[in-house]
Amino acid sequence: MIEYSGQPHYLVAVDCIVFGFDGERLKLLLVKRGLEPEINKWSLIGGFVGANESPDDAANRVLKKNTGLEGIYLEQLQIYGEPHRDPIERTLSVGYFALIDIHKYEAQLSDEYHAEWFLVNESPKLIFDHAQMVADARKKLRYKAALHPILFEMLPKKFTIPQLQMLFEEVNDTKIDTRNFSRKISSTGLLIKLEEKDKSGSKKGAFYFKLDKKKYKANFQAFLNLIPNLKL
Amino acid sequence: MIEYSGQPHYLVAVDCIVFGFDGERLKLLLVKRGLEPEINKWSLIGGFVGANESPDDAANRVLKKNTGLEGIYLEQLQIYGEPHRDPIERTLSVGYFALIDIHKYEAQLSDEYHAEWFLVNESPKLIFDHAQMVADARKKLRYKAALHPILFEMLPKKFTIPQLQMLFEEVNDTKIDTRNFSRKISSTGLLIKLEEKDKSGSKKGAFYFKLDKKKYKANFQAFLNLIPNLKL
DNA sequence: ATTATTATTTGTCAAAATGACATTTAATAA
DNA sequence: TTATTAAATGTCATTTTGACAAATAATAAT
Repeated sequence: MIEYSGQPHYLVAVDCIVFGFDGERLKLLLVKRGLEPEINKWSLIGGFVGANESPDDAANRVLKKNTGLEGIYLEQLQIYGEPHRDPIERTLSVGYFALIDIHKYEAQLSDEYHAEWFLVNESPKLIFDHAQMVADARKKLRYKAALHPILFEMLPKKFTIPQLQMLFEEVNDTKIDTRNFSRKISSTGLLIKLEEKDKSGSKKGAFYFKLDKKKYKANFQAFLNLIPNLKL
Repeated sequence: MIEYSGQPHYLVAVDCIVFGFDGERLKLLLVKRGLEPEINKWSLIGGFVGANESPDDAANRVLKKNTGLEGIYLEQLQIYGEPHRDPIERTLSVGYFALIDIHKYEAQLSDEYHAEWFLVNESPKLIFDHAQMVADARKKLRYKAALHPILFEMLPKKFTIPQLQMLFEEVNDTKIDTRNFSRKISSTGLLIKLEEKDKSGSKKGAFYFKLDKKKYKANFQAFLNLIPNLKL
C-alpha cells in the first residue's frame, strides 16, 4: 500500500460534552476515566476513533457504550489539537456536544453504566483540556439555543411552559419575563397543548405540551430571538 | 515512552476554504495539488499537521506558504473524517474557512504562488471531498455573516456602501433593498465616512467608508439581521 | 450653457415585534 | 368560606421592520 511518506500519524479521539436537564437545573454527564494516565479522574465521555468509523460514528458508539442510549442529539463542537494536550502521546480530540432527555437515561439501569450527572456549575475538576471543552460547549449551546429550538432535545415528551422557561433561563443564566416568554413560544407554533396537567409543581397545575415534530423539523432553521436583548 | 496500546494512528491534515471579494463577485482560492494521488488536480489549500503545531497553526502556516499572507481571518469549520475520504491512507482533515481581502493577495507576486481565484459558482472539479467542504463553508459563511460583521474581512480598508451591499448580496445570493440596507448598516455605528469618493463606478461617485475598528472588536457579537427575512 | 444620464443617497409610513409592567385564574389547603 | 400559590394571560408605548420612490451629485452630451 502506498503511503504519504514521512508524515507523522496521531491518535484521534472524540469527547462528548453531554448536557441534560432534570426539570430544574442544567446538568453535565461525566465518567471516571478507565485508563492511565489520570485513571479514575473525572472525564468527559470519550474514546478513540476506530479504523472503520468516522468521528461521528465514534461519538455515537462511545455515547451508547456509556449511557445505553442511541439517537442522541450530537453536534460537532471543534477539534482540540494542541500538541501536548495529552501527556502520553499526541492525540487530537474532536469535541461533540450532546443533549439528552435526562429521564431516558435514568430509565436505564444506572449501575450498568458508571456515568454520573453533575450540576454544570458544580462539576469536579476534569482531566486534560476537558474543562475548556465544557466552557466552549456551554457557549455554543447558548448560541444555538438562542436561534434554534434545540433545547427541546433535553425535555421529555410532555413538558410544561414553566419547565421550558426554566431550561432557557438555566442555559442562558438569566431571568426571562413569563409573559413575553410564553408569547414568543406560542408564536412559534411548535407546541401542542395537551389536556393533562402537571400537578407536581403547584395547586393549579401547569398544562403539559408536546412538540409538533413536523413543524420542529420544518422550522428548525428559523426560531430567532427567544432570549430578550440577545447579544450573541 | 508510554503509548496507548493498540490504537490506530492517522494522518491529520488541514484544508482551507479561502473566500475573497473582488468588488463585484465572491471568489474562491484554489491550488493545483502537488502530490500523488490526483496530482495537478484543483484542490483546496491544505497540508498535514506537523508534529509540533496545532491544526490552527498548520492552517496559518499553509496559508502563508500558498499566499504569502499572514494574519488572515480563519475559523474552524468542521472535521472531515470518513474512513476512506483519502484513497491512499486514512487522513482526517480539519476544514477552515478563511476570508481574504483579495487586493492584498494581488499585491503579492502572483507568480510566486500558483494559487488561482475562481468565481465560487464556476469553480473546477475538486479532489476528494473538497466540493463538500466548499458547500459547507459557504453555508457557514452565510450563517455567520447574517449575525456578525465578518464580511468586512474581505473588504479593503476603504470601501463604499454599494460595494458592501454587493458583497452581502453575493454571499447570500439575494437582492437587498438599498434604503433598508444602508439604514441597517449605519445603525450599527461601525462605519466611518471618509471625505474621498470612489469615482470608478459612477459619475456621482460613492463615498468611501472605513471600519471603526474599536467598535468592530467591541461589537463583534451583536450585529443581527442584516439580511431581510433572515432564515438561518 | 443647458440638458440628459446614471449611480448614489436619502425619506415615509404602515405593520409587526419588542420590552416593560400587574392582574386574573385554577386548584388545593387551611 | 377563605387563604394560598403557582400558572396563565393582557395592555401599551417604543422600536424595528419591510415595502416603496424621489432627490441628488457629478459627468457626458447637446
